Amino acid sequence: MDMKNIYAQSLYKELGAFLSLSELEKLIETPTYDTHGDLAFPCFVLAKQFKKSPALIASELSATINHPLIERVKADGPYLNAFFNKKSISEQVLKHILTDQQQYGSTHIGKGKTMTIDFSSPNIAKPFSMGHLRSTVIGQTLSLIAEKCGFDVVKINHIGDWGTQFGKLIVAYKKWGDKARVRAQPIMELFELYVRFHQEAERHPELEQEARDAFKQLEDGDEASIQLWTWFRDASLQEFKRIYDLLGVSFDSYHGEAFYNDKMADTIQELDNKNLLTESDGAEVVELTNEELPPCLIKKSDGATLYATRDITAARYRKKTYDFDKMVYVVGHEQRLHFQQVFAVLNKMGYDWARNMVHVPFGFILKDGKKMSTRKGKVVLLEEVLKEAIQLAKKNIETKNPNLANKDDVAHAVGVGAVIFHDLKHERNHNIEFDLEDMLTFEGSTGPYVQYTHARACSILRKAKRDIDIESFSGLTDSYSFTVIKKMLDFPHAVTRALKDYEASHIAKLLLELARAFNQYYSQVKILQHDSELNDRLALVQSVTIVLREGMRLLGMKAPEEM
RNA sequence: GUCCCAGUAGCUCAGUUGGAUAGAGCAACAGCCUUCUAAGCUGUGGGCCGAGGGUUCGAAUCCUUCCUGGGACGCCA
Repeated sequence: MDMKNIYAQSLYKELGAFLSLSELEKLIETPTYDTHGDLAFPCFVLAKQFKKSPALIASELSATINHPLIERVKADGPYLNAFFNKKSISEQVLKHILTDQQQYGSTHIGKGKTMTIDFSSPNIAKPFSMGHLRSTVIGQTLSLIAEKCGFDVVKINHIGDWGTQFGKLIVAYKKWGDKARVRAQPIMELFELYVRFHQEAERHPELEQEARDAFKQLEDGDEASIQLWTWFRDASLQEFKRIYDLLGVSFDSYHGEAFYNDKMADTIQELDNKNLLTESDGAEVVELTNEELPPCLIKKSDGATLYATRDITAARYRKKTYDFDKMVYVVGHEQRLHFQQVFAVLNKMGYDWARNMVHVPFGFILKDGKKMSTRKGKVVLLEEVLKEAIQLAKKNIETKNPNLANKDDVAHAVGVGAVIFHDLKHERNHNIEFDLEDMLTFEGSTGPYVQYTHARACSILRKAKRDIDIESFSGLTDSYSFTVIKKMLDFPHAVTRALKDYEASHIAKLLLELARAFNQYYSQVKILQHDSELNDRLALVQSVTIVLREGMRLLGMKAPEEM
């Protein structure tokens, strides 16, 4: 039920000669204040054509609108305000949600289409920092949203398991490494070696060249180097798996950069065949002057490949393997230029599917207003933050609800939910200042607040001890319940907007608004009392649990029934 | 230097496609649990929407210049 569309159609009957249906729909807005009704149509644009004041137009139009779902319209200055019929709309919305259940808000936009989503993509031998959290949770939620909209989704973890950094690591390990210590604590130990490399390289710049040589050796298939690389890779993946389990994230493919090692020669050959390669300072590049971009570096002067080479190769492989209709990269916005170049090169190669590739950037998690630097060892470990959040949730349960069953499961859901929601409620392109205290807050606009609201609603349903009769709604008419109804009515729109903008915060914000509306309703209206509207009120409560649960599911959160 | 992103309450942030009186949360203060989970609700205070100029009936929103912060800009990823 699209009320904006319904109102637009009513207006269209009168104004069809002057404005199209979609123009009308664009003009209609949601008023800021309840006293202005549920939808408003500003009449300014018609003033010139009609040669009348907007106020007069609004007033004249007010007599012509007639629709069963619109109780009344009222001209208020230049605006024509529509007031919904609470009774029939609430009846329809509740019936709709209780019928569709978790399918509420699903669409077929992506039916028969495949979307590949490249996200998380941590680097081997580096700890999983807060910085990787964003890519991971954003990618996860976009996957779920795309699935809800009908896409076949392929989740790809493009592990950073290749590149000069491995040269650095191999050099560092050979110089200062200790087998037993790496065995015991692979990532931390390797990370320390990595950090030490950069410290030493400041005094001994020749190390950088050693690292490049070591990587070249690795790329050329040197046995000992490969052995080290395999060891580092396996150990790292094992640790990553722990974090993914904590977050409830899974992937369809773990093909990292190294996977494309034997496929890059073909890409370079293809670029050469199409006369796109030029030599520059001993390196091979693709000039992108027409695209107003700096040249894209394909091959270093020592013959080793680069990041871009692997991404171009990966794109070709994925097109061949998955035949995607959309390829999404959830990667930090500092790599914007890189993706512009990669897409431009693919376009130059004559692949028209290059225009179906999209970089979904996101801002950094800043520490004291600055980007956290992996090289200097300044990172906050995600696993520690998650564990701390879970512990805090547990503590809260012990004081607030000590008799709760399965406390650990709930603590896990709430702690992880707090961290995920804290990230996703922010607009993805903005930088976030890292604030542990803020992240571990469970009150106000937080994940636990939404979860708590859901648990409260579930509790009422348990206590009601009766089934809801979908066939006998009479509709609700009070303004508290109607605010809740309207938020639920907006949910499908929030989902499609989230898909269109690759912006999960649309859903997170709607959930907060719905939760707030429901809590206000809860404090004002006694739900469990036996009167003629009980069935409708329970339907409202049930609907709220459905929408909140489904919304949280889309964000990658759990929705405990008690907490 | 060039390009990209951001600047809204003390702090963290909302504010579809330009619309009526710019909203939440946190923090501060004052209330509300013999009644459905107080991780909640209600109220109070708090704002030249970074600055100037422009477009428009109308600008936090669009254009432009400047200021501030962050990022990217060939052999890292």
